[in-house]
Amino acid sequence: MSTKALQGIKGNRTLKKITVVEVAALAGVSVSAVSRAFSNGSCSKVMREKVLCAAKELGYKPNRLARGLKGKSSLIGVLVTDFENPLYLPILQQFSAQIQQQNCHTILVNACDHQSLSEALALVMEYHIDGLIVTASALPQVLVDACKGQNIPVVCFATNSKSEGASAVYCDNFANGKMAAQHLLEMGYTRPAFVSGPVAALTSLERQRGFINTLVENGCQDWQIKEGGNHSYAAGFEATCELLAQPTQPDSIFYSDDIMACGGMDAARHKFGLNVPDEIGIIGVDDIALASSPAYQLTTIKQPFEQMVSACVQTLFQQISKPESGAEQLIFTCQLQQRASTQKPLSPI
Amino acid sequence: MSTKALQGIKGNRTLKKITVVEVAALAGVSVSAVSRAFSNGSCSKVMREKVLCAAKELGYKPNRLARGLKGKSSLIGVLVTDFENPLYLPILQQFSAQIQQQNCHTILVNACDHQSLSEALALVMEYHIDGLIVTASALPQVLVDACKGQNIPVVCFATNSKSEGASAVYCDNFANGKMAAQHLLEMGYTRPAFVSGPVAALTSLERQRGFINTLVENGCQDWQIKEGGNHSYAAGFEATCELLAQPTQPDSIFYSDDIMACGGMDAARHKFGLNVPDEIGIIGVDDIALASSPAYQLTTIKQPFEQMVSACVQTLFQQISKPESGAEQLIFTCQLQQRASTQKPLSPI
DNA sequence: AATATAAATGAAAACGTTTGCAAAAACTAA
DNA sequence: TTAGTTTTTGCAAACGTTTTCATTTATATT
Repeated sequence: MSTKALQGIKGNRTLKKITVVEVAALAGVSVSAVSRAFSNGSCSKVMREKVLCAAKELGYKPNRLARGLKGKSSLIGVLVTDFENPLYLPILQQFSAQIQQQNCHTILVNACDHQSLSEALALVMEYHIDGLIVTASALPQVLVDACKGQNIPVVCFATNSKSEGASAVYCDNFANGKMAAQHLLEMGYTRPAFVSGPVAALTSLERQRGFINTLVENGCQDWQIKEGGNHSYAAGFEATCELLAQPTQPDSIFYSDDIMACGGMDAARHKFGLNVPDEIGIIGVDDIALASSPAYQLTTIKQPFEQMVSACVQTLFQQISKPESGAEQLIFTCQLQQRASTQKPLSPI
Repeated sequence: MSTKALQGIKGNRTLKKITVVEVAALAGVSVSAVSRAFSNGSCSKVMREKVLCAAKELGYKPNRLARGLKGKSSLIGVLVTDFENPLYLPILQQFSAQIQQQNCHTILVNACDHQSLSEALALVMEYHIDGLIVTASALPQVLVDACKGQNIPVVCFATNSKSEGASAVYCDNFANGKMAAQHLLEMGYTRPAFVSGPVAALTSLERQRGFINTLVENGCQDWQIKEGGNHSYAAGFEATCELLAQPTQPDSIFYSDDIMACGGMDAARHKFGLNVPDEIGIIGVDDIALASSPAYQLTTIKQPFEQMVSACVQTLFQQISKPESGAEQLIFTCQLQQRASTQKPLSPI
């Protein structure tokens, strides 16, 4: 390896920046040729070889900022509003991994704080991102329109909100609620409760609708609903304390997600001394890592997150490469993952 | 609000892009004036007023890509290698929030997979990031040098590795190991074990060194060490099973971090039917959310992550604005957070 | 009031790419 | 071999900022 290349790597402070023109000079070709050799461009075999060789020699790396000025920025915004739920760590991992696999990078947008969604979005759009993924929340129509205006495709992840013009990848949460209700009834529970997530969360509302509908359909009248606040351990714990402190204690609880269910199970066990599943059945949604741990053994409705993330990224890049292709709705179905937290004995205590 | 502004927001497809020149035209000033009004530039009160007004009218937002071509990109790389530990979700949240507070954005770099650190770093450097934060792993010296060569300041987060030229924010992990040993001995445990993290993790090694040193100093000879593999629930569970299956069962275990300790506690309780803390004491490091839940009640050594993240971001931006200021080592001290998992009764069973 | 200094402004040259256009070179088909 | 076609190549103009430098305008000093 030449001295120059080493300088390129070692980064001599006084070194002139290596750009297309340096590469072009060394290779004895034009700058456009260098550009074409590095991007999609059509050029001869031998030309590409010459350019790549010179580039390697000099340690040249294209400047994505400059590239983004004309074409695509290779930046994908991933907007997250909910950092409470541990679930989002593996999801972020998968998103970033798959985005990198497409030779792009992830701008992580934190919209959980004071900054409203709209502010956060406006700021990240200053980078001229190629696409946007929105997790854990719905995107108001006006913001979807703003993205459309800049030709930025949007995919909502795991949200039931159907924004006009935005793609979405999510589960049939009505069916999930239904599944939870059927399972609890089958297990012999008779006084189920639902603990919701944030009131604004459509996913939670759909689950609630499916759950209650199915209970009513099956003649069960002894149900109740508790607003959980947000999708967090603490919220689940708190809501459960309030539920169980009432005279009309439920004999089973369906939580809008696993992390709440874990909080709820801890409340039932450790604050009220209840036996799970004999005295109270617990069921969640998601199948987070903790759900399968011996401490919880939580029955849950497993969302196929790996596939959902893949579908999300795939749809996004599809729309980036073919802007004329319309928004898609991809709906996944979930499966019941039965564990010990709902194994009620047939003869009630 | 004018029609033009509405178009800007609604994003009429045929709309000409709004740039400095459009703003300059409307305000009746030069493009340089617009630039100065928007960035640091010196300009008169009335000028700034005129420009900002015109910009608002047109819905102008500066293009950060173009800006980055000359000056700073406003992009900060946050490199993560360990997505297994739930701890990193709140940490990512804090990093992204604080970076956004500095009017910059986070490029999340996933380096946990096939992609080596070096590949991942090379790729993200194509965006000409203003600075780099490395979490959950040490950065090899050659990569630090590469960053230095591009004048990109680097701060390592929560790693004991002392790279020449990179700043670092971490805890005194030797002291942490010492603290854990002292606590276990004080609680009357006599046969402690240490479950390590990845063999390459200096944090883990330091904790081990402090732990074993202190045991030896205090005359305890009956200790053992188990390699845990990586910092995950499953690794903690597995390592504990192997430890407890031996004839020489420890009576207490110090885990290199909380998520392993949780896995270990579940193994001890549910696979070996041991009572915590009577038959086995458990202590971790970090104080993750789960540690304080009733299910675990884990004694742990709490790392002041909020302050550490703040210090990290502050140091980074300090070096970005003053490149001549040298690398800093900020070492934090931790505190023991005692909970039920180490409350051994004075009279042993 | 005239000069010296400071502040505000504009013109134009970067920054590092991509891309339309036209010229050149390489093939194909007669 | 010649004309027609396709592929490859280079020139130069974007892309949207910032920044240097020179010029103008305002402020302070005698």
